Amino acid sequence: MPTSAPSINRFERRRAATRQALIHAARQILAESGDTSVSIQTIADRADVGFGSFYNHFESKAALFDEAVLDALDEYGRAIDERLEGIGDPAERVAFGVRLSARMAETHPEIMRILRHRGLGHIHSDRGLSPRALDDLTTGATSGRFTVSDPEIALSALGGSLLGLLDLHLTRPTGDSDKAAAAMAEMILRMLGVPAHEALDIAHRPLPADGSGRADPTASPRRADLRHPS
Amino acid sequence: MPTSAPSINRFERRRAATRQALIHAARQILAESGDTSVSIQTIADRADVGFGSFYNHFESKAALFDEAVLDALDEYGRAIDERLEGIGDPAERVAFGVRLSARMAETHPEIMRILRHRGLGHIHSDRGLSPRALDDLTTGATSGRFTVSDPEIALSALGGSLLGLLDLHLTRPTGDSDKAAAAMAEMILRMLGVPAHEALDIAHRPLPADGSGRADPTASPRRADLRHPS
DNA sequence: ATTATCTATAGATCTATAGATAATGC
DNA sequence: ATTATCTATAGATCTATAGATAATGC
Repeated sequence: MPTSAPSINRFERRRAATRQALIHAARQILAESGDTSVSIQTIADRADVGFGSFYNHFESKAALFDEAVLDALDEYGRAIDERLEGIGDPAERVAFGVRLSARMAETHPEIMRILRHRGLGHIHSDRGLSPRALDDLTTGATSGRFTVSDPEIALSALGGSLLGLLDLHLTRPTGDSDKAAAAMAEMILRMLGVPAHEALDIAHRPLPADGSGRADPTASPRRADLRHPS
Repeated sequence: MPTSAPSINRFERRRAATRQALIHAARQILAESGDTSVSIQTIADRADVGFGSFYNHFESKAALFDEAVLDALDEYGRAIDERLEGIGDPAERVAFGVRLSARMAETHPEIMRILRHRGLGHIHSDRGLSPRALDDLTTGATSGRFTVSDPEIALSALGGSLLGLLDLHLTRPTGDSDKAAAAMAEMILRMLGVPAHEALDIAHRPLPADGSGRADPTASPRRADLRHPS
């Protein structure tokens, strides 16, 4: 699973694999307990990597965990991009983004549990859902679709609300999570100035299907342009 | 500054003082870096308390930091209670609560910086703003002031939005924070189903003054009943 | 007499590095 | 020849406790 450019030679691939193994172990730990006080030895064992190798890749434990969060955010962003491809209406994009994120608590539990522990510091990040949502909020504010004075403030509310919903869902084994997500999406649309009846409608539209026959979202852009409404 | 019942005798008072010194030091650390990997020795030094005394009061570092967060939440809750005393309209209470919380980033920086690091796990807590907000949301939903299907979900959005605003304010030295808080309050009211024009009005009403000539909020309840609207 | 505090320390980690080993590039 | 990995370990913490000291209760 190459994150960016495939490595030139076997050396670099092996190096990248070690690095990824460490990040993967860190992600597991972040998702499970969120307790970053585990020893580097424990992390290396979990990654099935020699202890000393750690320092070939990261300066400190904190640096690894920070990288691991970014790694999860990037995967999150790619997953959302894939699903929202070809959807133009900012209101629909925001509502789907919220509901798809709630779904990901089941389909991508590791990512969402990491956000539960570490998400608060990344609401205004340039990784993950935030930059995409900020785009939609800005577009919507400009076009008049949304009534929003400052997209950054709207992003604070959107991102925070989503984390709150996630916390609710992950800590209390409560009722129907799809229903809860739709209710949240509806509230967020109203917050953004979408008329109440329309917010209700949009928040209950069928979610877009997983758009890919294949699993690599970076390799196949523009696939869904056919579905573009205009 | 006794948190609950004043201690019976000097022994208990001294014991309570040591405990409070440790909590106070932990609160400082949580507010400054949020890095809980500091040694117990460092914490004890900061509290000006003998190292061994730590174990008279807490089982572990994590237990102390958890207590410190609760301590800050309680102070937060008391501060908000004091300011909202006598205000009956749930919409007004919610809007004021949001704006007052934003103000507290200046007036009570320690509390709000702690929330910035640790708030996400306490959106549905029974300490701090959350239980008060949940009351208002439930009252408003029942009376028809709000259009909200599930108060817990509304609380997720309210609490999360507030943390998002706090993060925005504390990490980016951005523009007018009162203005931002009013914009956030307005959005939240719309989210709760308050008509847009009314949300705008309520979110810009003058904040209630600090109601106390004296500083002990626990000792003087019901002071502001005079201002009760009805 | 009782209880909390403090100082000192044993034992258990934990980090960072040095040096040996293994794999690949050229 | 080069580079990353691994093993082993020195030195630096760090935690938890034992025992001495100080303060208060009765």
